[in-house]
Amino acid sequence: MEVRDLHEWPATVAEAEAIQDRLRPSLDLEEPGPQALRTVAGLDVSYAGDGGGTGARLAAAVVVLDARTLEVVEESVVTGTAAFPYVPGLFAFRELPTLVAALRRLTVTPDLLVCDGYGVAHPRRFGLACHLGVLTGLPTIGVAKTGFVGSHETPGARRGDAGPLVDGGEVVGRVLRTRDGVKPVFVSVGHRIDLDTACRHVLALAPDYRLPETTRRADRLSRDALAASP
DNA sequence: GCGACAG
DNA sequence: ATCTTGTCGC
Repeated sequence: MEVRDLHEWPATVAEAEAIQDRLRPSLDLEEPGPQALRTVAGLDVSYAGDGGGTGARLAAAVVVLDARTLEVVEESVVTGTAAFPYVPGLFAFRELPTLVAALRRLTVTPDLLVCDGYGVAHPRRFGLACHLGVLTGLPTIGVAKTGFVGSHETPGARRGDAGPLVDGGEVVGRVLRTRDGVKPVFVSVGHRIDLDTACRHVLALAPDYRLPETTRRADRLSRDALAASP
């Protein structure tokens, strides 16, 4: 599929923040988004060694599923190196080049991208899911496993129970329980979809486990690719 | 000022 | 993210 060029790459924290600020106006946060999905892609990255700096070896995976059956339609995985040190809020710059390379190898264009991390629930309202949305033009959402920005009440204990994630006085996401009695996930929109629709899709994608099947498949693929590569 | 801090 | 043993539960 087509993905916009990354163009200039930041060398400093200030440059990376400036890029986020410059791209943010391109976000479409008005569309309700796709109500019915034919295909949906999950993205994830695994690392080897060096936990925080630039240059760590990594594998970026994209797995496209049939949204109805959750069966694999296509897989793409690319190995590379971390393109930026880990800095909370700039996490996307670490793995964006390799993720984009994996997306470009796709022969099908998914109806939705499910990213590992956050969308607008971000210090500058431009997390990984937003960045990938602007680069691909596709609807994107972020599903994170732990908190980052914002505060929330503990949602009910049953699957489907949820509550707002609030930051700076605005609702930036939703804390959503995907399994009875299991720690909830943090859902935020990235591009071209609304929060209700995003949460509906997350629940449909996670019938048996805490995380969406898209994320679980991409996680396994990236992990296996990393272990199999020199 | 001191922590906390997506992966 | 990754480093890691045992352990509780279906």
